[in-house]
Amino acid sequence: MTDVALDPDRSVGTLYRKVAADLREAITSGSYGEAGRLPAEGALAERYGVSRGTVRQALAVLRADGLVTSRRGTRRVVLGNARVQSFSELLSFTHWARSMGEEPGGRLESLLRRPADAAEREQLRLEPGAEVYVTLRLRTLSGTPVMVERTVYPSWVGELVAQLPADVVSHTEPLREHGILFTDADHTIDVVAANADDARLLGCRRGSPLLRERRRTTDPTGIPVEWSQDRYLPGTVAFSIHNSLASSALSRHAREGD
Amino acid sequence: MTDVALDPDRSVGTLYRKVAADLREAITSGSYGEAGRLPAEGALAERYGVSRGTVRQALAVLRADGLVTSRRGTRRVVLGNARVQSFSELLSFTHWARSMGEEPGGRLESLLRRPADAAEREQLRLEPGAEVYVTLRLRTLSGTPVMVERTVYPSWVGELVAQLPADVVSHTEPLREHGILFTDADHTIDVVAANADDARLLGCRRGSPLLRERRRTTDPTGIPVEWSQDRYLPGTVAFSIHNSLASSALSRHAREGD
DNA sequence: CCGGCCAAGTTGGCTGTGCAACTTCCCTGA
DNA sequence: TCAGGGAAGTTGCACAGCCAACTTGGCCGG
Repeated sequence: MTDVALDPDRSVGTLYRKVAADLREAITSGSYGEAGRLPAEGALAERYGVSRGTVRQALAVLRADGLVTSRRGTRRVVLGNARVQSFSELLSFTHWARSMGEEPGGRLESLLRRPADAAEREQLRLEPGAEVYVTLRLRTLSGTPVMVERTVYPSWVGELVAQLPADVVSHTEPLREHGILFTDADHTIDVVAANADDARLLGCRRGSPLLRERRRTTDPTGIPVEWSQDRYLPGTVAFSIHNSLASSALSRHAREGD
Repeated sequence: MTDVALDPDRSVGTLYRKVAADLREAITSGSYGEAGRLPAEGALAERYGVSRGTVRQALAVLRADGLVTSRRGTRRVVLGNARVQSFSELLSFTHWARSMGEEPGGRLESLLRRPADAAEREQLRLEPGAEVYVTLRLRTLSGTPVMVERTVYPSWVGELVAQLPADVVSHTEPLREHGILFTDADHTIDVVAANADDARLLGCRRGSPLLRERRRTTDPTGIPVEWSQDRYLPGTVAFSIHNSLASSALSRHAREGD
């Protein structure tokens, strides 16, 4: 059930990804110990029969994932060895659930088409007067409700979504068949109180806290393809991030107006 | 008040950071437009008088921050231009607050020394019988309570923390003077209900929802220096992340036991 | 026994080169 | 008018080499 197309490491071809995948495997299986030192770049280059630059590219992947340190003058050190392998799962609830061995489900509660409001035009970069498709879906893990998903699609995507059967589990996978790819996303995570719909669908009290993830996703060309707001029941999921002074993609910011 | 030592871009010396900083400035100021195309790598190399490899290194920084796309065959495209500049602020509440123009405050509620329990030994990688320092601090923005911070330090760090005055605003800055650096961190974000202490300090009801960030921080060598649990009042902060199929450091995972 | 200096080892940074894969756009031909 | 082919442009990937900055550990001297 692993989806090669969504796994950066194991995808076809390039040398540095193969090296990265092999090193990741070795690290997570404990070959280098809890806080052990990795071989030098030169040694790895010789072992794999590649240039030092290629090894460095592979190690940059592992460093970005928080698996190893990286500082001038000393060998790399294992930071953590108990880590999930693929980190691109944030782009698809379905893919994430399956990679955990859970059975994802989705039930379409409503779907409508209407003119985009100002905020939606801003997020999806649409012209005034453009229309959007708005969906409300209840998502489940192995049958139990976990999350309410409100998604706004630009019309050229929404037209395809509207044709999907109401009980389809994944939206991104059939869209991929039509050449619509979800590759980049900005996420904002905070807490919000459940409204009447949330409470009814998730089976919680109105006003009870939910973990909210707002997400704007773009395709490889940078064109926005969805703007979504997911509300999770507390205790079902947590978000995990690694950051380092040497480059990261996370920030904490004060709440602006919604 | 900008802290050069914590700003990856503007820090001294290297060419690719200067190029990255310059390009970031140009992008966020709108020089390339909303979804505009960047110049080709070769053109940038010539403009800055550096090699193409150096330009690529600079662009990798911007790509990791979610500022531009990056795909084979076509020029890079601006993804978003309304972004805060430094993304390494997650390592220090004080530094983050100041970069927003807010006045951070901190009041030590309690500090004690005791043997580490099993979970703490696991997180801080301590031997059985090792002792830890535990602090409880109320943190404020411009005077208003925002967050309760519970931090566990290994003794070699805690001994220094214990000597700081109770009203010191930043812990990481004086520790840096002693050569203890906070460079890498793993964060986990979820929702939790306020307990009696939280409610008293933050002025909210017991059981009301708080945004929780658990964080394990290591120094450049990979040695854990703190394990902290921060609880934010809703509506005060949100966490923001960018991820891409081309490498990221974020994952969503099911809750395990605490 | 301790402190400091020095050499070896290691990663960071930068350059230059070459080719493959891919996108875009124009032009041609039906 | 539209589909297709092809050329030009651009990024991804890999190789090789060089030096600087930094860490570590051992040796030497006090």
